[in-house]
Amino acid sequence: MKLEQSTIKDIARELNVSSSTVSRALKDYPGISDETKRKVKEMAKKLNYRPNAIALSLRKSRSFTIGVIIPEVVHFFFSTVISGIEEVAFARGYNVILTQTNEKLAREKSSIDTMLSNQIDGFLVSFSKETTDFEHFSSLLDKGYPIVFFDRVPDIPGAIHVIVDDYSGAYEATKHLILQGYSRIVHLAGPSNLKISQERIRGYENALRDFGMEVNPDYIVESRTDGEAQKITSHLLNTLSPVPDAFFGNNDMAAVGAMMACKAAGYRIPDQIGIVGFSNWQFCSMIDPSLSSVAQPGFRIGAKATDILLDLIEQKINRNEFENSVVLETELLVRKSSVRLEKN
Amino acid sequence: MKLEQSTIKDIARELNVSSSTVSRALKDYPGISDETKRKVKEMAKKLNYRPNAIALSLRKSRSFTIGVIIPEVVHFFFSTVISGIEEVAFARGYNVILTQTNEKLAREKSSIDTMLSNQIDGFLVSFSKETTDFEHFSSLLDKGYPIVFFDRVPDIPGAIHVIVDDYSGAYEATKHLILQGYSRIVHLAGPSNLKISQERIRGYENALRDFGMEVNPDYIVESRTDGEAQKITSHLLNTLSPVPDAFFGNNDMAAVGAMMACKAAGYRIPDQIGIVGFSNWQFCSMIDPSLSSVAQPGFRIGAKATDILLDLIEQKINRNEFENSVVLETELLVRKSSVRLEKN
DNA sequence: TTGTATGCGTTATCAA
DNA sequence: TTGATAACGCATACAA
Repeated sequence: MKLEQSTIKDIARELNVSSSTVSRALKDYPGISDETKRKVKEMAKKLNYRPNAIALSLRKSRSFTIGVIIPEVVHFFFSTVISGIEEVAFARGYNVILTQTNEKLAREKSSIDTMLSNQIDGFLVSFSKETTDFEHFSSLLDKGYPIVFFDRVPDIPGAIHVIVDDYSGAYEATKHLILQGYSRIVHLAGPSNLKISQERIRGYENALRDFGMEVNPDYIVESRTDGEAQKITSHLLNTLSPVPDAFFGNNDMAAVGAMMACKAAGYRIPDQIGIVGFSNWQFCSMIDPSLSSVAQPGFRIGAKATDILLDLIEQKINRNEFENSVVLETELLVRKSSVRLEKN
Repeated sequence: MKLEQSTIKDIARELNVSSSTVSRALKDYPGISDETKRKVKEMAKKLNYRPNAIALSLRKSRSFTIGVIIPEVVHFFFSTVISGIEEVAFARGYNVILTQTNEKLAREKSSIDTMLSNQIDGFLVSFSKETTDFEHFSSLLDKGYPIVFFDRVPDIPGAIHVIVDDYSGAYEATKHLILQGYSRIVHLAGPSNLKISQERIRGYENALRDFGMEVNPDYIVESRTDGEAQKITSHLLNTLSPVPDAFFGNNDMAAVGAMMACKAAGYRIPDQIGIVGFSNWQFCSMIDPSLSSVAQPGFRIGAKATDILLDLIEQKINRNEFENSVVLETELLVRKSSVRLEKN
């Protein structure tokens, strides 16, 4: 089962010219007669010639491939980011190699290894929850590899980030709840080693303070996995006194978990308890009551990060003279889960 | 910004041996002294040597990369399939190049082109909604390219498929609705050029017949886009007489659309109208009432398809002697949207 | 046990 | 206007 792709040599042999002539004719080099160009192109078509990208890569020491490292494809947010990445990469003539870490550091490292072996031209990275040490990234940066981080970004000097404004997203969400008259607002927080979690907590806290409310540490609870939020919420409803009257989730799964727990405990939403999520997953408008959420522009994050990466690769911009953080705005989408008819 | 990767030559120069010796030592060839092996490996580590996969590809005419062509990453089902693909490919030492067609035929073809240029070892394909002619695939098959189709599969002789049992999935869903006492069951069908849609329609129809009910063509309505189902359902509720008392969606988005339309029209679910979806998206258990759905094993589909493809590539199996269809079972997950308390 | 030469497909350099 | 040659990094047939 030899998959015979025809090569420049085949064309050359058919036409009794040298392979360099063929190569030049195919690329419309000056100094090749029109007659030859015509013949070569005709034969190329006839033989169904396709340039061998592998050979080209070897020759040019460039693979025209970028590597994407993300935690999990099945997260709606990441899949929209991938769409953005794919779109731009495709348009600019690059391939995308994808690996997911499943939130494992070991996997993250080995992915980098295989990608390096494959001579990829640059990395697009959102690191795993397990990653707390960034040595494997900073050493790459030191060697000059182009890397753009998105969403989950490390604290390395000189690293380029594309992120959303988590702080203001959380601030707006919390402010909205306050303005709706909720006053005992719980924040179901994300893993504290992620900067995005920290920023969301900060936005939550500052909104409270700006409206003259106290930050109660008992009201900030870390909810690591998807299923956990529900249990945590049930527990809080039973133990906290006074009972919380709002939940702001670090992500939509957490918010939905809280919503289910509240419903199960007999609370009416949004009358008695208000809920806001983060990410604006597809299902937000499909649940009952529909879930208010902070929309993150996943597609745009992917597209922007890729544009920057390719600019770096093609040396259209230089890492040192580049502003190292691009911040995209979030948008609070207010739905039913957080809009009170009668306020307290 | 030269990214100096060290090569076999570098190791050879350092140690004053030939590069072939280094090559052999690194792969533990017999006939190389242990002493040399030791030295070479030591130096390789010291120079942080990493084999150049591109050079290897050129040499072996094998890229150890497979190409995946899917409609859209953001569909939950496809993203679980990707996970399965990724998992197996990674474990067996292959890279995954991904492109989405966004349901466009032109994109599908150009993706194939770039992948061929990149000398990928095989294809994993679920084709676009626009694809009705399969010439671009069958010509590849004729040339001996390994291809495994999944989910959306073409009717080409000899093509290998990994699919779920759409027929029995739809049959079970419909049967379930019937047994719950629903009798005017609408099927929100998928694009009729897709075999999966046809199979689901067939399952729906046969279940009706097996229970002595008539198939009413007005009750089978094609719902192409996600938003459409809601409008269609509203329309049907207003125009069909007698009014339908159940909706079986070709996918979960359609089912949710139907659910929202029913609620908006004042119907109680599941009392008055029962609803079942297809795919078991994450949100099924999060909406209210929770949505019964036919679960498709996306991860297993991806994993299985990849295993077969790699077996083909590595010639562990031969296309001709291979059963050309692997069918994975679906599972009906009964939730609240279709379980009547009092039956008619 | 090790080295030399060749080729995978392409293009840049130099020569004609 | 075209051709010969070398090189990208690696593996292997053949020679020593």
